[in-house]
Amino acid sequence: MHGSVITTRQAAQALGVSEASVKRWCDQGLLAAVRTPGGHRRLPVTGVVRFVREQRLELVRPGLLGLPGLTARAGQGPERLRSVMQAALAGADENEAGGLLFGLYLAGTPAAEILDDLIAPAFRALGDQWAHGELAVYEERRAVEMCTRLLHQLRMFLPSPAPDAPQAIGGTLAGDPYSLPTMMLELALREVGWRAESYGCGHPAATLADALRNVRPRVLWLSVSSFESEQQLVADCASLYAAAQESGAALLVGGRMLTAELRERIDYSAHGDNLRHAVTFAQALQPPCRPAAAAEGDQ
Amino acid sequence: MHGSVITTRQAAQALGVSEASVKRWCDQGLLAAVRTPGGHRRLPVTGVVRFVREQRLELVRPGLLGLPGLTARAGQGPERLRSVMQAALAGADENEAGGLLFGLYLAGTPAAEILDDLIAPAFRALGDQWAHGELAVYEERRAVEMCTRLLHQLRMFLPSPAPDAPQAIGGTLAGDPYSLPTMMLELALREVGWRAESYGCGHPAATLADALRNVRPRVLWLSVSSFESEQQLVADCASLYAAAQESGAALLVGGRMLTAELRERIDYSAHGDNLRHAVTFAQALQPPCRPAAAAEGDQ
DNA sequence: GTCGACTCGGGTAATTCGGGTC
DNA sequence: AATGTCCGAATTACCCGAGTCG
Repeated sequence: MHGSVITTRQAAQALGVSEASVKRWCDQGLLAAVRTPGGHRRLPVTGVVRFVREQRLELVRPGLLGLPGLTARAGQGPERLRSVMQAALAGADENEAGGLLFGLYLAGTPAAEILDDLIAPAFRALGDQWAHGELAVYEERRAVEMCTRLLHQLRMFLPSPAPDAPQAIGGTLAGDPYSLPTMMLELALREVGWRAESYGCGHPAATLADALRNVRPRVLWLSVSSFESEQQLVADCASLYAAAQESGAALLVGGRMLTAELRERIDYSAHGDNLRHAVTFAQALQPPCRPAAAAEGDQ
Repeated sequence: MHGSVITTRQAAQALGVSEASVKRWCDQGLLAAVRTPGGHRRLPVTGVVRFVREQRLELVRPGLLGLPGLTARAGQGPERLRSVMQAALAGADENEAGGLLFGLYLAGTPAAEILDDLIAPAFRALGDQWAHGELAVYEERRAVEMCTRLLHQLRMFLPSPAPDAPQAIGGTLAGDPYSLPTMMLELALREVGWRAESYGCGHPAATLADALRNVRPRVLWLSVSSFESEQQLVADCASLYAAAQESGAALLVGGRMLTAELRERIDYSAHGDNLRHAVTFAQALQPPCRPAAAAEGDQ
């Protein structure tokens, strides 16, 4: 998979069509392509992936694009998909998990939806398994590592945010080592054109206030999957809400530990039960700012 | 300053074409090139950039061919490279950092060497900056996130381990949230053909013992970048060493918190001051087992 | 000066181009 | 209207012994 550009033949084989079709689609501007000095077309894989999503085509041989073998799961219900993903994560089957994830993404499912309805529930189920002594800690950690890799791969397929897109930053507070939720929010916001950047885990509130002052994002998000002291959490949110107000940012909070009664004691601009809610809020806050540059290439 | 010049191979990999094409384009005058006394072509980076713009070619590794890396590596010493990387990490300049990282990798530098001599020192320097109040916590966390993405990208470039390659697993113990070192060891071992898998951070010793029994790796590594109780660490290592013995695995320990006097109190099969040491030990333990599958498109 | 890794050149095989047609 | 196939010409990729680089 070295290299992000492929030839017309590779693209044709990946898509399961003739080279002539690929060439025509390129010439019609449907498929992004660059030319070698000798006139041969070279297609960035990111462009091919976008094309597949937009046109609802099927990837016959995803391996040619550096993607895991996709398992076509057209008819399966979400419940079934979740349990397949759960099994793949628990069993460290990266191909299966990746095939499922990218299969859905290529089929046109919004990333936020995949994360909300597939990944998050799968990890909740793993948590339940652990609570019942059916899953070892190392298995859960291993699943997290694997999922992190897959989400980073997914991130590379999302269009790069426009330089003038609204910015959002966020992470977790000290005592909360759960990196997946904040990474997932980053992906969900980037998908809709935000310049979103997760700053990772374990931030003292004061440093996020510094970040607000220095980076001046439009939104600061806080993912709360665990905390050491309820009191500390409430205090941190209060100070961050104040800092956000001062710098003209919105404070977006969410996470499985933010129970209703806890939220009553917390200041925030908005709360998101899931990624869809969070994305909706961000969209409302800022005019669409649609698509983000067509720009190929990752970074 | 003899400026930034690259070889035909570097240019070919950056452009995603064969070396033959680069040579041909040079001979056609499309690509600027100078000759060494012996007749080898050397391409100024500026010329490659101009060529890319004129021909509308796309860089395979955008940031990768982004050049700061290639420029930097031309004449500069390792000290200078480290400070460039440090600045890129602190300033959240992913293109710059990626260009440096992949530029060196494409130039043939072993991953273990890049990680030992570039990444690790850069983070040590960031740690010093933080200690002197010159770097905010959020900047350090942001750098870690960025570096994690880049290392995952690098991981995809490494050949997939052969299914029958010796296996190694590892991670950090509870109280140690530093994920980069263990991820780096994973990369270093994979580079030399091991089926290495980092299980991430925060493992109770008992779960790693479970992993030893269930996964039965040839090596278990422990990365120690911080700990809560020295006593606990010593006890954990003792129990893990025993478990490793029992399952026929070697216990490999390392990390910046493993001082000499601490090591005296710890049982282990080998200690690695850096990745090179760790790799050397693994290689000694197990016959080369070189190749690793080519892993391209399947079927 | 030795040595491994890289590059040179040139020839050959494999692809891709564009256009026309089915 | 859209796709797949066929064609000669042009472009790119692969190969390999000799020489160069570091």
